[in-house]
Amino acid sequence: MTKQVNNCRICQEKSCASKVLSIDQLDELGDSCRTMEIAKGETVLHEGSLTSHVVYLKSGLIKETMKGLDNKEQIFRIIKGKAYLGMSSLFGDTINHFSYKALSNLEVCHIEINTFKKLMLENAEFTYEIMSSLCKENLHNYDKLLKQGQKKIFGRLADALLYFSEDIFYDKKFTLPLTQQEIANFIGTSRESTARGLSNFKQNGIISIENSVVEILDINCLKQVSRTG
Amino acid sequence: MTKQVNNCRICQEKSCASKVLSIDQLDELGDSCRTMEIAKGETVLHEGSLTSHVVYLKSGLIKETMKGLDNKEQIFRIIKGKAYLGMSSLFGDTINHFSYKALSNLEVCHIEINTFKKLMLENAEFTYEIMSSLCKENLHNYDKLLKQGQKKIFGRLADALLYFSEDIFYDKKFTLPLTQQEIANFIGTSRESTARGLSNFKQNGIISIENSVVEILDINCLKQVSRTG
DNA sequence: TTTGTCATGTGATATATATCACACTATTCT
DNA sequence: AGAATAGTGTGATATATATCACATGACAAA
Repeated sequence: MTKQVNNCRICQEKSCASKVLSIDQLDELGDSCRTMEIAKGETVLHEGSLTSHVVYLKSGLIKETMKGLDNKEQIFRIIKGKAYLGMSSLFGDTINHFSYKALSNLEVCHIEINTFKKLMLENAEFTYEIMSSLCKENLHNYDKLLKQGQKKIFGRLADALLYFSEDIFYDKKFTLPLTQQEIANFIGTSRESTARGLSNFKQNGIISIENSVVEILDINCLKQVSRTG
Repeated sequence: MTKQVNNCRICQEKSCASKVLSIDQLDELGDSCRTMEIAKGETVLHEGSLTSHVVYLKSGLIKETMKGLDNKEQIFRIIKGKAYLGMSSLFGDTINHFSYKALSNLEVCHIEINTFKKLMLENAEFTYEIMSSLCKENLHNYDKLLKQGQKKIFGRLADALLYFSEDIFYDKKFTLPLTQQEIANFIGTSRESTARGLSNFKQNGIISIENSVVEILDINCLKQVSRTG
């Protein structure tokens, strides 16, 4: 875990929001911002901790989780580079409601919360961008709530595969970012049902799967399964 | 449905956000704002319609819904007075993702979207308040997603009753705002299972229920059921 | 290589819940 | 008041899915 001072002016992984900041504001951001590398498997933010700073994910893959009954892990989202973490907790409460765990090696920035809030009060456009991404996150959750409640397992599993392919990797072929147990925790089912579902899709020629590399062979059929529930 | 020009200065049902506006800004808001009454059963905003204005609920009760598979209605929240409707759709997309239907007679304000956005760019504190409420809404959805996935029906039904009592009516005795079919659509189950659950709670002395008036008799037990799942 | 640990595949069984069916009760309408 | 409609209560059955059990496969450490 190495730290270094940040020059946000020349950052290649700027967020949509920080693109609307002035040079001076970017420097201000840089002064209260530290970049660090985090290894796969480590936890970036712990559920229940106080919200002391804003965390920005420059690059890498993270799972957003929460503990439920009997400490069962619920996975809400996969988050990829160029995203702020835990904004809902930050502005809606004083403690972090989620844990963020590294699914790959990461580059993250820690930003002092006061600087961040100051920028928000100074630059309405900046705030507007943050808000817009919060709204998209919110809509995504509503959508998931709908699917979770109304679809059966094969439909939800199809949704998860489409999510990986279309929202995360932009490719019909990808390495599963989660284990089968984690996919189960993501779509709200058991590990065994996930395994059976994947086997079924494979047998029907909808996907190929070799170790953890998946390729979607018949996307129309997969979408059909997603629709049918 | 009667309309009238609005004087936001003297409005008794101001939102938390509009309390931070200046006198001039309140007048500006009032100029582009129309108050109207809406009868129980009517729809305030239709899913799929373009986001053309902001709707503010001054008083009354609303259900926030979305259509799922086979047009099955999913109910996400009950919304009571002093709340903006559909903000996530407004800032996260160009169409309304939800319908809002009146569960009682309502008083609502329609606000021109451009005025609203102008106020947001002018007054960062105003924006901050809006954002804060969006974050709380978001956290609520995460919470619901967790419960939905991990709890069984009796647990979810207990949650719904606690939600009505503690978040909506602030009373252990209340008239159910939804029919049993709607409660089922709210907690993701069937009408029959909802009926059985309520009967069960009644038999065990956890609640009393007369027509649609519920009283929570043993709140600890109800919370226990909620926890156990 | 061997050993251990973790992840996966798949059958058999148990269980929660949906669905079907129908009687009964409120509420609204004329 | 009577009829029509919407909402509710509850048994019997079907079904999806969890759970248990165990075998097999992948991968890391010694």
